[in-house]
Amino acid sequence: MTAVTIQPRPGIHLLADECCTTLAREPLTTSQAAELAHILKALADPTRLRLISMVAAQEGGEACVCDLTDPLGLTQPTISHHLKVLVDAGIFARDKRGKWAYYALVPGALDALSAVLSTAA
Amino acid sequence: MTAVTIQPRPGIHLLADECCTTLAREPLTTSQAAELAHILKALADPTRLRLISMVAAQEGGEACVCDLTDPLGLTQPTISHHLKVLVDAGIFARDKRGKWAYYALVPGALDALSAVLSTAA
DNA sequence: CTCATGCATAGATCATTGTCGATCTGAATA
DNA sequence: TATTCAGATCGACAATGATCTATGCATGAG
Repeated sequence: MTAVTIQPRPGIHLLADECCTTLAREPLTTSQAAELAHILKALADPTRLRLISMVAAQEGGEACVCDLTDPLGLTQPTISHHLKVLVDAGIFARDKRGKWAYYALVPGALDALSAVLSTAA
Repeated sequence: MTAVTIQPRPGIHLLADECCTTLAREPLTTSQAAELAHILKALADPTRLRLISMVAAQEGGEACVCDLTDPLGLTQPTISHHLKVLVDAGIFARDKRGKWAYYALVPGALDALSAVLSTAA
């Protein structure tokens, strides 16, 4: 690890620091590749993809853990684990209100990733 | 496994079968999530991301294994393994000419993925 | 034909990760 | 305060995966 900057959330870091990097334009540096891989790893799981699509399709664009556990047929700790991975990657935001924790897409996060993958100029 | 269609390459399958599916629009089915996760898993590795960017940035958009081994500091079998993962995911195409095997991006593969991730209508 | 070269495959090893049951924390309610 | 409920964290376990060494399989050169 060399000369680390302040670094807010990991996902935001990608969006800020490498917003203009496209995968198919120039060779990625080691750290660029590591950051991108971190975000993609968070997406590269069937359960987490379904979580994202379910939350995004929800009224108001947010859902609590209890809404997500039953439809996926997994235990509550497992769902909580996946949600944490998505939050750590900067894809989901967590908002605790009362007894419930609501998760929602971070605006622009998926679109930023989409732009990185695009080969269009 | 139910009623399997002809199914060419896995990556192409995603592009054809689910080209109009966007992650953030409606809940993904189990099999849609599994297919998308398969492609994303192939991308979610620093070495493979660098391979993609290196091949794409190469003159002619293709490179042989020998061009890719040294810059990444990994052994030849490891590079071959990563390239195979990318081919199986429909991201890379392999073209063997003489003693060399040339790898290149499948046209449209990354852009299709980019479209799936985009939240734009 | 024989040998060298470029690459793929096989098998082994070690780290990562998806999942669970059990437990802890914090908020609302009685 | 005691209880209940939503959710997070912990520890364990099995499965996956990234990497290596060793080997196999073609292709081209001599």
